[in-house]
Amino acid sequence: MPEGHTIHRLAADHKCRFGGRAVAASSLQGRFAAGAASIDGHVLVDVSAYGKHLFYSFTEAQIVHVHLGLYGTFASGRQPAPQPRGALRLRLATRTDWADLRGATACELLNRAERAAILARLGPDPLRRRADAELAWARLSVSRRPIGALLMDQSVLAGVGNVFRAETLFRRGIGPHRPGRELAHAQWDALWVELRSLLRAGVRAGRIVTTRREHGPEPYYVYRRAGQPCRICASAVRSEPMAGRTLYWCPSCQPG
DNA sequence: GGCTTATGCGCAG
DNA sequence: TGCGCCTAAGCCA
Repeated sequence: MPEGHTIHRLAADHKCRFGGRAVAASSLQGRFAAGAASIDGHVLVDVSAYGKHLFYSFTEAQIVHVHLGLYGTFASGRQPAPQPRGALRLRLATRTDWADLRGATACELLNRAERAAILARLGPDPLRRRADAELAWARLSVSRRPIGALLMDQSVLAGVGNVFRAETLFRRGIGPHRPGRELAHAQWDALWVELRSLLRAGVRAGRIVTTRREHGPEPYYVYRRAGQPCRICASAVRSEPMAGRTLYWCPSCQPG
C-alpha cells in the first residue's frame, strides 16, 4: 500500500527485473487490453518514480503511467508466474520474471508531453536526489491552510501520504492545525529532513517505521492510535478528518 | 461468509 | 465537501 516509499521501491524492483529487456505485456481487463497489446514485446527502456506515480518508458510515445491509488497492488516474482486470474490489469513478463498489477487508479499509455503535464503539477519529491525543498516552502509559507493538509497536497510535496503526515509532524512536535504561513523556515527545513530520512528508511525496509528504538517495537507514534496513550507523554492520541483522511496527533507533544 | 476499513485521487457541485 | 472507484486485509459471527 502506497506512499512514496512503496512507489520508489517498486520502480527499483521493476527496473531490475525488466529494464533493458523485451517485455511481454498482457491484460485480462478490457480497460488496458489495448494498451498492453501496443507495448507487448517492446524493450522497457526505463522505470521511474515521482511521488506516487510510476512511469514505464518503452518509446517516446509509449510510456505506461501507473498510479496505485488506495487499492492498487503490484505482485512480482521469478518464473513460473501464477495462472492469470480475475481483474488482472497488467502483467509484465520475461522468461525469468513477472509482475502483476491489480486495482490501480491509473494504468494508461502516455506520450512525453502528457507525462510532463503530470510532473508539472507535482511538488518536489523528497526521495529524488535533486528535489528542491524551497519549492515546497514557497507554497507552504504563504498558505493559510493547515500544515497537516499541505503535507498531503501533492502539488506542494510529492509522495507524502497519511502515515508520513501524522508521523513526521509528531516527530517534529508540530501541531497539524498550524497554518503553513505560521511555520518558521527552520521548522520547515527540519520537517523536510525528517520526511526525507523516514521515506528513505521506508524504501530500504519496505515498510514504514517511525519510532525510535527506545520507544518500543511498534512502528508508529500516533497513526491509527486514536484514544491510546502517547508513547512519550501518555496523553490520549486524538483523531479527526483533515484533507479527506483521518489525521492523528498528540495534543500535548504537538502544541498549536 | 459478510462487514468495515484503508498508506489516494479526480470529479461534481 | 462528499462520492466513487472496485482490491485486500482484518475483524466478527
